Amino acid sequence: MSGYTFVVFSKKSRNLIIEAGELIGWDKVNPDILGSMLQAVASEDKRSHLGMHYTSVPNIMKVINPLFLDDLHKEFEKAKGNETKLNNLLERMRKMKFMDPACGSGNFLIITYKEFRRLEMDIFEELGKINNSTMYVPTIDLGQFYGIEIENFAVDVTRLSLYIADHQMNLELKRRYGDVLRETLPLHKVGDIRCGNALRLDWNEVLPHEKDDEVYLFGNPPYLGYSLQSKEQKEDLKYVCDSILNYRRIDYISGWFLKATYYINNSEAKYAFVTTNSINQGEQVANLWPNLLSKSQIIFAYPSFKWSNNAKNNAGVIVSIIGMGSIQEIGQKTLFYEKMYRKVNSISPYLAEGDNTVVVKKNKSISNLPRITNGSRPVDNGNLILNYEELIQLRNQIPNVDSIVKKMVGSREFLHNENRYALWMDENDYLKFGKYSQIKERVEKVREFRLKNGKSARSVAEVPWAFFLRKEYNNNIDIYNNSNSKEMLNILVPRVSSGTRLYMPVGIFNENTLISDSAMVIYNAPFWLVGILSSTMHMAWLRAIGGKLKSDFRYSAVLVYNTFPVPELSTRRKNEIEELIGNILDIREEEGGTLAELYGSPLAAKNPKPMNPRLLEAHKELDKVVDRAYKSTDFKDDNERLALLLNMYSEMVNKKG
DNA sequence: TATCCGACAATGT
DNA sequence: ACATTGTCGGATA
Repeated sequence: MSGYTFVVFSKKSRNLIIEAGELIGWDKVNPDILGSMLQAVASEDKRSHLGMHYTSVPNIMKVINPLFLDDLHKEFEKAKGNETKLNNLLERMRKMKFMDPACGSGNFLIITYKEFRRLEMDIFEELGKINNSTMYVPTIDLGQFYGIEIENFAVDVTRLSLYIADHQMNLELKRRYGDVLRETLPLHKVGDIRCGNALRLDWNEVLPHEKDDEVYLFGNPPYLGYSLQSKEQKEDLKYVCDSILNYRRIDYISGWFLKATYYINNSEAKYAFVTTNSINQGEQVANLWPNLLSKSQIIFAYPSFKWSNNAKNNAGVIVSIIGMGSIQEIGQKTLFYEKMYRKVNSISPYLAEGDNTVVVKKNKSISNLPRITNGSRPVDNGNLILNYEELIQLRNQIPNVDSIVKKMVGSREFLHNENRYALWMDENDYLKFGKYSQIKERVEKVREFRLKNGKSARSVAEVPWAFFLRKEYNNNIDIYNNSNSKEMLNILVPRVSSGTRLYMPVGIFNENTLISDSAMVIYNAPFWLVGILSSTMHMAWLRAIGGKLKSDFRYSAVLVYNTFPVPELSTRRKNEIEELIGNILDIREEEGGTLAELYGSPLAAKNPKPMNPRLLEAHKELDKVVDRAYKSTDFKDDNERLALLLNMYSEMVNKKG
């Protein structure tokens, strides 16, 4: 292993690479392994981890198969037995060009090169059957392969790996055809593997192309959420986005999508990337996709799946694969899933069947639902929060401490029946209770913590006895269109909850409970709204439109709740819904256990736990009634629900202007 | 190590 | 003033 490392770090010139190759034996080196080994070396080198995630071969195939390989294989099948067609196909392949604008150590380029050489050999074999010749000289050339990479030495690795791949294919050719082979040496020219910042370089200068050229871009560019981007990276995005608003709130990979779309605009070129799935969820969709879809369109996609490769430290990230082509292209598009695929007329930016509709944040519900708000947020480094034991202790030490303590419920407490409490004081309370050292110490720690923090936390450092953000029942009493409702209550919606559930548990609570910012609250709401929020209709919307935390649900007021279309509900239907959601709440109590237990994890990849069957039945009953409010016949699946909701959304938003 | 929520900084309106 | 998101982060089974 150290021998390989030596090769890369110390032999850069062409002659030395050849020497090294002969030394270690070209045919013994697997470029995939070489690549992944060098990745490991790279991550030990602390200069940069960005763009250095090694893409597994199956994932590379998911990119290049639909992008161009499937089509070539199909052409080949059609050309079999026809010399002219076979030669035409070869001619076409020789003209194709490829660029990975974040090539790392060149995995995509290597795999593509090998696939090309193999297909070329298959074509030779077919031609041999027709004209009995065995004199075929391969013409697929390393010069057709281009790349951009920011790490100096990764560029060297890419070049070296391409040479090795070339040599391996020459040996494979020899095995198949005996004497006929192409010599590896002297080395053939590799296309431009450029060292530089892909978001700053002009891609047309690296790989110039004409309108009708068959050029394909692919790769796995780096992902980085906006809050983790460096100043330079933000500047990169600003440079690429130009006049586009909100460049500050998109993932770093968006820069590659934008540049690639500009590159293929008005040409036959296409591109496909492995990407973080967060660019197709939540607020990023509205920030990024209208700009892409005005100049290009999605031609295929693999919606969210878990990233994996054979490296030790698998990145914990959910990815998608998206293929893009020119806006003029007609014909069906393909949505790939784990074990099947679906042909559709168009793919929406949420990576489901649908048009280009993008859901934009709204400050008020488009369906006139009562206002939803985040819970209260401490920013206290845990110092204002008490567990049960700490509360008991304080009760023993401080008289009347309960007057400054509230029961606090967030997502975890709600889903797992846990108990937590918070110190909830105003200035007068602190004047009274600050004389107790137990309280004073906690409050001082809050002050210190906030002072060390960023601007917004510092601004409340001098009121350390209070939560950073206080939300109270009294502040939220509004008059809404709830005159038909029998009952008014407060609804709790967990802000983060497992994506392995069929339904996101929603609950009700009394006004003395403090809701923490890990949950959301609708104060003073009609009971039927609990039913609407618990329905599969709403889940379909949440799944598609909401942001995610890894693969879990992340509820958002402005993006999910305020944009959710609800049709006019008759009093009779509201009553029906209230009866059925009442039934669900009863069953939860009767069956016992926590909500996490009751709802299980039926969609988990490993060890799925079933949902309580009685509860599931009750939810299905509710779904029937809610579904009817939207459509008079049954829905085939969630895709159909989403399509209807998006249509409704567009109509409602347009009508409001 | 797969699962499942938590909390804070940066950023926007 | 207040909401949103993370090649996030930590706890737990």
